[in-house]
Amino acid sequence: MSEDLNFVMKARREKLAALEAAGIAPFAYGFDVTHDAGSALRALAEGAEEGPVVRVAGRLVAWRPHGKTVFGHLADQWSRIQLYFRRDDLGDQVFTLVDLLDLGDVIGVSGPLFRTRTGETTIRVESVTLLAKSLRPLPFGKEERQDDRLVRHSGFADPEQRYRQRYADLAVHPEVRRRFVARSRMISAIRRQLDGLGYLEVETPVLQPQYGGAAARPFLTHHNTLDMPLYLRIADELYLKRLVVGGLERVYEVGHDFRNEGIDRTHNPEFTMLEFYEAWADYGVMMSRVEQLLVAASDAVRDVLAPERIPAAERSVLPDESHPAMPVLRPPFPRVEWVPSLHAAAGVEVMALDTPGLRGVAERVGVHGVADLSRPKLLDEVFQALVECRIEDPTFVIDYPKELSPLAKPKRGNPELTERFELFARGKEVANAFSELNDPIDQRARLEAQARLKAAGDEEAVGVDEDYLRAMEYGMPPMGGVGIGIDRLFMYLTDAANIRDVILFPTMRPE
RNA sequence: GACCCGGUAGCUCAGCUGGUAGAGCAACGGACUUUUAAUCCGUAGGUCGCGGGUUCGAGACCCGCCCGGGUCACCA
Repeated sequence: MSEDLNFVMKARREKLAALEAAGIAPFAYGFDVTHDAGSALRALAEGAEEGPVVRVAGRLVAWRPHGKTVFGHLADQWSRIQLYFRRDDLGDQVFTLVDLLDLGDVIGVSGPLFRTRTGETTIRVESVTLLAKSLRPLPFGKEERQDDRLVRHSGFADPEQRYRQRYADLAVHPEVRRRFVARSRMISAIRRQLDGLGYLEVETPVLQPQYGGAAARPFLTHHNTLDMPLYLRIADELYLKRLVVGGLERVYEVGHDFRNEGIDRTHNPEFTMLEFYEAWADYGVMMSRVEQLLVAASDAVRDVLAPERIPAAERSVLPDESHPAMPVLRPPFPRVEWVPSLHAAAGVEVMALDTPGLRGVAERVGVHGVADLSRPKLLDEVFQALVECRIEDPTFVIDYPKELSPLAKPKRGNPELTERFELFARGKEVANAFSELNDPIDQRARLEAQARLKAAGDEEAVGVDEDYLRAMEYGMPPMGGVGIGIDRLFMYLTDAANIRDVILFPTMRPE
C-alpha cells in the first residue's frame, strides 16, 4: 500500500502518525458551530475592530504560514472566512497541531472576530479541532483578487477528472456547488408548483417487464428468482396513465429514465424526467401548466445564481466567469402551428409533396441519409432543420401531423393533425405534450403497428402492452400529459453547454 | 460510428528538425508574529496513457490499442 503513495501522501501519513502520537484524534464525530462562514463575516459590525466569539467548521482552502503565525482560509458550503493563528495566543502545545495542518483538512475553530490591518474580517483562533485529516491532496489552484475580481491560477481544469471525481470538483469549486444547489432548488420549485395544483407525486416501476411510452433502445436486466428479463424504463408514461384510470386525477413523477443510446453533450444514458398527467385537461390547459412551471423553475434558478441575489460574502468566492447567462421568461409564450410554420420556412407546401419530393426538400436543407428515412422521419428532420433549430425564445409548436404523433389524440376539426405541442427554446426541445389518446381500440391498432416494426428489426419500437390496454379498456379519462427533460431544462435556464455539467455523476467509462 | 485535438511531477503546463526530462504552484527542510497568488534560501519529486516498430538513440517519428474533450452522425 505505502509504495503506492506519492511523496505528498507519505508526508500526510507521517503527520497523521505525529498527531496520533500527540494524542490528537484526526477524525472527529462532530463539532458545535455557532455560525457558518458567511454569518460570521456579518457578525463583525461595519467599522468595528473586534467582534463576538464564533465557532465555525469547514475545509482549509488556503494556508500561509509566517513563522510564529499562520493565516488561512476556512471554506464551508457557501463562503469562506480568514483564520489567524498566533503562537503566543495558542501556546506551543496547540501550535504543534497547527503545524501539522494541511490544505484540505477539515477543521473546526473557535475565537473572536477581528479586523486585520488590511480590513479583512478574520477569526483570531483560540482553539482548533481537527475534524478530518486530509490524506490526499485536493487539486486546489491559487486565487488572486484583481480589482475585486477573483482570478484562478493553475486550477483543477481537466474535465475528465472533474466529472470522475465530482467530490473533488465540488470541494474546490464553490461555483459548482452553487450550480447543483440551483438544480435542486429548481426541482423543489417544480414539485411545489405541482403540489399546489393538487397533483400527487407518485413512484412507478423503474424495472418493467415491458418498456414503452417512448421510442428508444432499453437497458435489459434479469431477475434471478423470477427468472425473467426486466427492462429499465425509457419513460414513465404508461404507468402514470394507469393511475389516472384508477382515479388519481393529477399525478406526477420525477425520476430517472434510461436509454441505451449514445453519449454526447446533450445525452446521458440515465437522465431525469418529469412527467405529469391531469384528468379532464386537454393540451391547451397543459400549455398554461408548462408556462407556470417554467416561470417557477426559472425564478428558483435565478434566486440561487443571479449575482444580484447572492450575498456579498458568497459572491466573493465565485469567479466572475462562473455567472451564467440566464434567459428571461415572459409568458404567454408564442404559439406557432406546425404545418404553416414549416410551409412558410420551406417556401413550398411540403405536406402536399409525395415522398420522393419530400426527400428532395430534405436533401436540400442538409438532412443526411434521406434515402433510408421514412416519411414521418423526413418530415421531422425537415421541420427540425428549418423551424426548430431557429427558435430562440420559448415557443410552443402545436398541432403536429398525425403521422408524427402516434400517441396523441386527433385534433378536433382536423383529423389529419393531432393535439400535441412541443416547447422549444434555444433550438432545443424543452417539453413534449399531448391530449392523450384514450381510445383503447385505436391504441391497440397503434401498438400492434409498433410491434410489427419491432418484429421487423426496429430496436426502438415497443411491443403490445396488454396490461396497459386492459387498463384503458376499463375507461381512461381524457387527460393532458407533459414530459419535461429536467437536465435539458436546467441546461437551458443556466446556459450550460454540456449535460455532464448539470449531472452530478455523469456516466463514464471505468478508469 | 467518422473526423479533429489532447494524455509529460499531486495540479496547471513547456519540451524545436529524434540526442540521457523542465517551470510555476503544491510537498519537504530552514528564515519570518497582520498575511492574502505571502516572500526569501535550499531539497526532493517522473513507467512521458498502454503495447509494438523504426533508429546507435524515441516524450517526440510509424502502427495498433486505451481514456478524455470537441465536431458531425445516431437518439421519431
